[in-house]
Amino acid sequence: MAASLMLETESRGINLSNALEDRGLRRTGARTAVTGRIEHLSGAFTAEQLCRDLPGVGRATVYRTIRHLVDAGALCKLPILDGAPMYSIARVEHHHHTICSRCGAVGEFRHSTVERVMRSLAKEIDGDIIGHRMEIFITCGSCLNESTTGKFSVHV
Amino acid sequence: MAASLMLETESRGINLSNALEDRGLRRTGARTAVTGRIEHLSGAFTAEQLCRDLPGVGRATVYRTIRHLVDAGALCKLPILDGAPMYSIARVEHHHHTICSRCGAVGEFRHSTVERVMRSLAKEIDGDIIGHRMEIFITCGSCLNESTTGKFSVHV
DNA sequence: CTGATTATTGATACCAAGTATCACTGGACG
DNA sequence: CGTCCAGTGATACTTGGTATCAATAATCAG
Ligand SMILES: [Mn+2]
Ligand SMILES: [Mn+2]
Ligand SMILES: [Zn+2]
Ligand SMILES: [Zn+2]
Repeated sequence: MAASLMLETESRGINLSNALEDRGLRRTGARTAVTGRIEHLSGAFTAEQLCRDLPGVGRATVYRTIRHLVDAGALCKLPILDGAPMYSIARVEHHHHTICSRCGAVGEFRHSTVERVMRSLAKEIDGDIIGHRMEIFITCGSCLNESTTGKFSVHV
Repeated sequence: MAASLMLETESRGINLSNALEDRGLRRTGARTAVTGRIEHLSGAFTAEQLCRDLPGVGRATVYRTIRHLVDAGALCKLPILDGAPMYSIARVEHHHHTICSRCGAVGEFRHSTVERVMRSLAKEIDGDIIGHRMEIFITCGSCLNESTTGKFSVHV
C-alpha cells in the first residue's frame, strides 16, 4: 500500500494482553500464548490456524480469546465469503481492508473520502446508518510476480 | 431508501429460471420450485430458510441451485459475520447493500461517488484492484418504529 | 412418440467451524 | 499461603455445507 494512504492513519499501541486486562480478564497462560502467537504472526489468520499453531491450548479457549479480542476492538473479524472468517490486528481506529484474493494477505487503510461519501449517503438512505464496511479485493504486489490461481473468491 | 438513490440504478429483467437455462442447465421441477420460491419471497433469505420452505426439494439441490444462481450473477451472496450468508436477487448490475441490523432487511443501492472513490484509491494501493464490496448497516425505517433489539452484529 | 443418453436428484454420510457443558485448575488477592 | 472464583479444555453437540452414488427424469435424435 502506498505511503500516501497510510498518512491518514493514526497508529495505536498494540498490546493484545493489555487489551484483555483492560476488560477485567485475568492474565493466564493460555491467553498469553494466544496473544503472543497473534502478535508474532503479524498478518491475518483464521481461528483454526491458531488452534493448529497452539496445540497446547484448547480449541474452546482459542475461540473464546479471539472473541474477547474482537469485543475489545483489538482484532478485526473479516467475513470471507466461502470460508472461515479471518482476523487481523486493528492498528488504527475505524478503517477498511484490502484482501489479496490470491494469498489472502490483509491490509488496513483509512481514507477520508470514503467516510465523506458515507455521510452524504446518510441523507439518501431511509433509516439510520449505524455503521459500514468496505473491502477491496486486490492482487497484491508480491502475488503479481507469481502465477498462482486465486484461493479467495472475489465478491464484487 | 430514497428515490434519488434509486435513480442511478438500471433495473434488469429478473427471471431466475431463464438465468439457469442461459447457462445450459435443464429446466427441472426442483429448480423451478427453488427459483419460484425465491422470487415469491422478494427479500433476502438464507439457504436453510429455503430448505425449510421447500421440504419437497432435497437440501443438496437447494444448495446447488443457489450456487448456480450466484455463479450466473442472478443472486448476491452477502457475508453475515456471525451466521449463514444471505442471498438477495441482483436487480441491478454492480451495486452495494444496506442491511438492517434489526430485521435483516437487505436493500440494494448504487452510487457513482462510491465507484469514483474506488478509482482514485486504485492509484494509491500497491497491487491490482480486482473488485470491492461495501455494506451499510442501518436501522431501517420500519424498525425505527419498533423497539426490538438487533439480531445482526454490526461490523463497523 | 420412443427410446437412448445424460444431467439431475436426494438420501446418506461426511466434514468444517464453532459452541455448550462441566469437572478440574490455577490466577488474584487478602 | 489459602480461598475462591475465573478460566480451562476434553467431550459432546450443533449448524452449515459438500461428496457420493444409485435412482430418476429432461432432452433430443430418429
Ligand atoms: Mn469506513
Ligand atoms: Mn461498488
Ligand atoms: Zn497476495
Ligand atoms: Zn429493519
